Order: sequence, then C-alpha cells, then structure tokens
Amino acid sequence: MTQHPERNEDPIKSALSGDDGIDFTIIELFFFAYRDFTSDPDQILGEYAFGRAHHRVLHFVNRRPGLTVAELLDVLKITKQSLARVLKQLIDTGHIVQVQGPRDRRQRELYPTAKGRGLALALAAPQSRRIAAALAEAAPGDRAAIERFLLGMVNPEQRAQIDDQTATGDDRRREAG
Amino acid sequence: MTQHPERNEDPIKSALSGDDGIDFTIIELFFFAYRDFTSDPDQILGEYAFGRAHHRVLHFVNRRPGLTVAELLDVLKITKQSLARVLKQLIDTGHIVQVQGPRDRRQRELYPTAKGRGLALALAAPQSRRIAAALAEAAPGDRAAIERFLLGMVNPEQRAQIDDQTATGDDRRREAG
DNA sequence: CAATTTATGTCAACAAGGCTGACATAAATT
DNA sequence: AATTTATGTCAGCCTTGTTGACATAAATTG
Repeated sequence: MTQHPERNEDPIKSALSGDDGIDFTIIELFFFAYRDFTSDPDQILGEYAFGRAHHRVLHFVNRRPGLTVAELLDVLKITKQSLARVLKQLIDTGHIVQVQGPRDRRQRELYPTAKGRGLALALAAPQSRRIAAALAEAAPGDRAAIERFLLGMVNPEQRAQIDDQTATGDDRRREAG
Repeated sequence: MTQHPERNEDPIKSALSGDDGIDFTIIELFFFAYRDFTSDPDQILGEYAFGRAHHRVLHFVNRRPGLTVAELLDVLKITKQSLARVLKQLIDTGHIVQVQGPRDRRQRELYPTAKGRGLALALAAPQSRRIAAALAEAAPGDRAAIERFLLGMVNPEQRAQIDDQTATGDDRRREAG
C-alpha cells in the first residue's frame, strides 16, 4: 500500500513501468531508435531544401521504378494533395521523371533520374551505416530475428506488399547474414 | 552491360536493391513497422483532440514523473515553443500537473494525474499488444537481440539516458524472456 | 457511339506541430 | 548588485498532413 487514494488533480509520483503489463522497454527503444534513424538524412535534405516527405517519395520511386501515382499514394498512405506538392518539386528539380503509362495512358509511371538515384543513395547511406553498426554486435541469426520482428510489427494486410517489394531484387545479403 | 550511359533526364528503370551496398530491407521494414506502430494510438488520440505530440509528452511524464521542462525538452529534442503548446493543453485538460521544484523553485516538475496516467496506459496498450504479437513468433533470446539492435540504432550519447530510464523500475520481463 | 468511371492534376483552405527570435519574470548564482 | 538560469509567452513562419471541389483525358461500359 504505497499508494494512497488520490484525487484526480493530485500528482502521481510513481513511474509507469513494465510492471503495469505494458512493454515500455521496447516502446521506448523503438521511439528513440526511429528518431535517430530518421535524423541521419536530415542534414543532407537540408542542403536541397527538401524534407522527409521528399525522402520517402524518392526512396520508393527508386525502389519500385515505374510505379504509378496511385500506387505511391497507397504505399505512403497520404493524400493526393500531400504527395502532389513534394512530387512536383522532385520533378521540377530533375530528380524524378514521369512517363506515360504504356498500357493505360492515363497513368504516370514514376522513375528516378541519375540525379534522383544519386540522392536516394546518399540519403540511404548513413541509415545503412547505422544499421550495420547496430548489427555488428549481433550474433549470427539475429538479423533474421530482427527482420521477423519488424515485419511482425507491420499490419498484416500490408505484409504481402512488403514481401513482394523486398523479394523483387532485394538484399541478397539476407541469406549470407 | 544492361545499362546504357544515360543522360541526366532519362528515366532509370532498374530498381535500387541491396546489391547497391545499402541495407534497404531493414530500412524499409523499419519505416513500415514504425508507421503502423505509431498509428495504433491515433484513434484514441482523436477522441481527445490530441496528436502524437501530446502522446510523447504524456508518455515521458508518466515514465519519469517529476522531470523538469528542460529535461523533457532534452528527451524529445524539440524546442520550448513546440512543447509549450501541447504541454499547456495537457495541463488545462488535467492530464498533467506542475509542481514547483523543491530545491530550485524556478523549475517546474511535471507529474501525471490519475487521468493522465490512465490515458498514457490506454495509449500504450495497443502498442504493447502489437509488440507482444510480433514477439509471439520469436524464438527465446530473440527479445534480447531485438533490444540490443534497437539500442544500437540510438545515438551513443543518448544510450546512457535510455539505460537509466529503462533501468529505473522498468520491465522486469526482460529477465524472464 | 454516348455515358460513366478512372487516373491524375490542381485550386483553395485549413490544422498540427515543428521552427526562430525576442522579451519578461523569478529565482539562483556569482 | 549583477548575471545567469529556468520557464513562460508573444508573434510569425514553414512543412506536411488534411478535406472538398472541380477539370481533363483516357479507359471502360452499356
């Protein structure tokens, strides 16, 4: 009985902890890890007057060249208008080009240019280095466990999409890990 | 020689993949995992007209009751003004109370109220469930590997801060796997 | 062929939550 | 007494998300 009954306005002095049945350790680690992970490309983006929104668009256009605007909206889960602004800037600055869809000429297939590819690689490099450093201390087999965990954190409906994506010409080092 | 020399404006048709020396698999998994992880509390927050900024403040005030405004700014890595807006709302709605610092009376120690504690728990619950589900398929020892990895993703200077935090009355289940 | 649906683009307006810079106050420190 | 520190607050700006409405061209359907 360390806790007295308290009025609603009273300060609670005890820390919320894992004892409350909530996995605060991983909740918090995930928060800090992602915060620093996304901070890596920010300096580079600043030089181009771009933000994280540009980074995400550039990333997925490089990962899935030829994807349509509708597909990109679905991956990013943002609205058309939010995408339009940053996409326009990326096109105007020559990082991305639009190609009329071959089957359906209403569609606009999005491709990176050499410039866009270069920037995407430059942005991903420090993130990849951070990951490599974090994995350097890991035991063999940890990579697979970490990938399983991260995939398990994704909404089930979305997992197939990611599997497709990563299976399409992706990281062969997973096998060699 | 599948690639011809290209002009800068030409579309690049090949997908960026792990072959480029970048760990795109984990970069992307991390993106999707975090996106869905943060989406969990959003419905609840909507009912209170709160956003993720409120969630973060509420979370850390519950995890470290009595922390000062300056300490909170340091943890969140945002500016005083950004914090002021959401903190004021959380105080006005009775989720957080300020207590004059006992040693230094300029300081404002931040504490959750019963209401604020309740909301913090409600917000963390679906996130914890998601983590538990992702870990359910994991092998024994995977949790430790995942925690090491996530901690390894955090900037080294910040790690001590997190260690302190999670060591202070935190998740004992780490021992029990 | 005409009507409808679809993929995209665009305009206007708005909100959340970051940011900076400036200034005020009270309390601690020198 | 002067300075520094912790906090609060005002004004204004930017990015990136939102909604709703409308335009166009192309595909699809009746």
